[in-house]
Amino acid sequence: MNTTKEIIKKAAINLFYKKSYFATAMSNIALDSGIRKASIYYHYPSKEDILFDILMTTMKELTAYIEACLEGIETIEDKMRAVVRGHVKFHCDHQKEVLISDSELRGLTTNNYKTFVAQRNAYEKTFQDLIILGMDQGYFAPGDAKVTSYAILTMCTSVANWFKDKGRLSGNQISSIYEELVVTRLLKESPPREFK
Amino acid sequence: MNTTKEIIKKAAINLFYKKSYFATAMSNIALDSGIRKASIYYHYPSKEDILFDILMTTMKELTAYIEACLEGIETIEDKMRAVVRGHVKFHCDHQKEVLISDSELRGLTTNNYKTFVAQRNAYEKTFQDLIILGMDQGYFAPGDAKVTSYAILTMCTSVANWFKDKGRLSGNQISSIYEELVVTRLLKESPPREFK
DNA sequence: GTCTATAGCGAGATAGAC
DNA sequence: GTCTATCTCGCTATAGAC
Repeated sequence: MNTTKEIIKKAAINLFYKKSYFATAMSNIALDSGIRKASIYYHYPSKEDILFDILMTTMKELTAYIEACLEGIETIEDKMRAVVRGHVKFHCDHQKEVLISDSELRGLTTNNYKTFVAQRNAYEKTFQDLIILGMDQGYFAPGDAKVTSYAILTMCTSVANWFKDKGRLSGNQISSIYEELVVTRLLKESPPREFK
Repeated sequence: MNTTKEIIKKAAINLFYKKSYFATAMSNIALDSGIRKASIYYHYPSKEDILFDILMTTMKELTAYIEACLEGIETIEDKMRAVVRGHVKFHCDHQKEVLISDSELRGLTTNNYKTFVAQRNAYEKTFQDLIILGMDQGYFAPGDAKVTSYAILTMCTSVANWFKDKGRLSGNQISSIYEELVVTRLLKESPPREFK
């Protein structure tokens, strides 16, 4: 799509990422969109609505993407591998949007904040449930399931903080490394070996 | 200390944490400090200088704290355990400050930004060097040292995102869990066991 | 060292022509 | 659907009295 609304949204994503939401002015977004700032209000009722649109779209795309990754997968371990791979890949592919989703929630008023957080909690439950189930049923090593799931989720999300688009490793390569770190090492660990 | 400057700084930490740097007005800081906004300028030349003071103090305290944690520790594995414990504990004890340090760097002008990032890079090198050295010398399982160190550092830093001061687990308990997750599982892993 | 008062600016949003 | 013009507000920072 190349509608004006899409152009505005793209410009806002770039600016919110680079300058932060509050430091970005409607005039900045307008300039980068090639229109005047008053014209933005034909497409969005307010600045907050642009942010909310970005946040909700991103979270819904992420949810849909992970559901697609889980399609047809049977075992708990393979499901865990699929969600880690998918989560990391998405965070490489949509770096700017997910960083905004992580750091600009304070720009939302109460109702919008609640709506977004509900969506995010539902998404994160997929991870937590898999880890809890895997531990309960003995597929993963025992441990504090809550803390382990926070550790895994934050570690995978933070890839967006250091990933570089044209860096040494591609998103797919990083996803593979994380899949191994999380599933083989963090979750299925054996008693430690002496390496030296 | 209870000087006016300290009171201003504390108020700013709370507000930058709750509302973000750009959404916080000097009048907000003044109100919470019990003075008028003009009086702030006697103690700080600008709003950015308050932010810079918070960021640099936090990073220097963190560096000093981790150095103290390493005092007298001999082996690479024990050093790794010490820095993970220390890093996580500090991020529980200074939750607001470290979250500001993570998300408000865009409020800094170029020179201040460079100064802060140099300090942060020096700190992070302690982690990276330990992991690289441990892998090279065979104390830890082989792997991509760069990615592994990013994974560990971001995972430990993100504790500040979910830690709750009066929650189920104390900062010390979480530090212990992370020490195990990072060193025993992530770094010293054996070939995976079949749990079921 | 803190105050009142205000300068100077740019923000988000709206009105109404085209 | 985009424009120019403008309203209204609140911001950072300063001047100068006490």
